[in-house]
Amino acid sequence: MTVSGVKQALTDSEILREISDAIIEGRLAPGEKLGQDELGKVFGVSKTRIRPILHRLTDQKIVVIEPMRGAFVARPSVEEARTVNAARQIIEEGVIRAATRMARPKDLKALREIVAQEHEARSSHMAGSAHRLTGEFHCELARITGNEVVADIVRDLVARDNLVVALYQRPNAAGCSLDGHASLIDRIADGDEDAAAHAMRHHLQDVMASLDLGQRKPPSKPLASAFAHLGAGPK
Amino acid sequence: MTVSGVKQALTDSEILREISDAIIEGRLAPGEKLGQDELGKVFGVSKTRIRPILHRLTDQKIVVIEPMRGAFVARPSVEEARTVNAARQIIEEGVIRAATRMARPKDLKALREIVAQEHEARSSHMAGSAHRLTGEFHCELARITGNEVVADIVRDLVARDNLVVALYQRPNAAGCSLDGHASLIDRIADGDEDAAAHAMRHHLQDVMASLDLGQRKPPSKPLASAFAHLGAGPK
DNA sequence: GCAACAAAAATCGTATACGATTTGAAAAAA
DNA sequence: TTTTTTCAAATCGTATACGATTTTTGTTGC
Repeated sequence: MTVSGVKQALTDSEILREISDAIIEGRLAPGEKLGQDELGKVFGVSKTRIRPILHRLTDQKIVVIEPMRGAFVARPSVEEARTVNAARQIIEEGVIRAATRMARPKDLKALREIVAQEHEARSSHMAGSAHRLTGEFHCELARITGNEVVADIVRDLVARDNLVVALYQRPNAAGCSLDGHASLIDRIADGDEDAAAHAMRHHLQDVMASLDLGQRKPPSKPLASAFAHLGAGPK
Repeated sequence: MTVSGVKQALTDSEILREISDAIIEGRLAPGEKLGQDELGKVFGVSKTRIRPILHRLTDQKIVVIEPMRGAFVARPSVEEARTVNAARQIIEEGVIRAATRMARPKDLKALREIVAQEHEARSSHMAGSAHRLTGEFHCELARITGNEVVADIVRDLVARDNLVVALYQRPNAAGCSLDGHASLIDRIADGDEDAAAHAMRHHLQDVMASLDLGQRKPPSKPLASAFAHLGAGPK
């Protein structure tokens, strides 16, 4: 019963995605340190391959590198939070308009399925899942356009916004955006492009308003348990 | 009179931008080989620092890496060309709507200035400049939103589209999109958001239609002269 | 007991080194 | 002459090594 686990040579992109997913899903908290040697051991490679990957994540703005100090999961400032949200209002207006024009019954079904899962996650008090699913809804919306480039852009924006939410959400986070998503689906089903666009803008504004931008949570400490599912033994 | 030139330690991001600009401005043609050692010599660093930068450009889709063969300036397929153009229609619809809502007189002036420069470049038969300015118009439009995230996204899309144009433009490239930009400005000046959005979609469709997707130009050969302005002497 | 300083440990950033793979050319066969 | 085969040169991908900087620890003084 040797450790085995990942061992069979992950590609750079796979490692990138692994770290990226860990951040998006909240298994790596904002501010957490991403040591090169440490990550290298986790994935069974040398830090020579980790470094470039960290820089790539820096381009996606979900990791920051402080010279001679190392890489950390990004902790977006209030200003950045506002900018990203504003960007989403601009970009996703185009997305929901296109989606409204192209949506087919099975697309609406997929969206409603996600909302249902969101409800389930909320009622089960699984904050992590609810978090992830909220973003997934917007990604699925982008997928309706059938355009991979658009889907990737939305995914990046959602990832950054997830960090914002992780940092600034109010302790007693009420189910803020649930009805928001449901009514978005209704507008799309109506085929009313203008109404859908309007609803999207307000939905994103609502999400922003539900945050407490006054104080961001302090950086936390531990790493490593975030990759438990990989089965890589430490040391 | 030693070589001097760049010598004073460029940062990774500066090198990245240098290569990126060279590609966008057409000094590096699609398909051109980007050797690691070669680029390292150009910038006076080891290939250890070049490699990650090439991977970052890969994420931007303006460079492709073929395993064990090296990095090349991307040569987007017809399918990718269509996808990027469709993405621009979706994204830039949101952008021009936001820009129309926010545009101030000085913004319109900046846009008209770019169109004027485009005319000048065309009449001077400076194809390269005209090319760059066409993209610059859309970037300036994005800048009107005052949102850096949006501006970066549009810049990336424009960069990819520039490669598409470089590959598929017709030999006798007529001034296709000149009036397109002028009428976009008029719609913005009117404050008619829907008309502006409609004009943008058709403008991008026109650009696409002006291409000859039947045959893409073959890969060309030489490198190195693209970075002459840096003053780095080759060996 | 706490603050300040000094030394040691850990970590980062880059260059160099080396095995693996591909490319190109030279030589041999048809 | 053309094709195939073989071998050398060039290039890529990764690990290791080493100087530079930061962080931590341990000690001293107050």
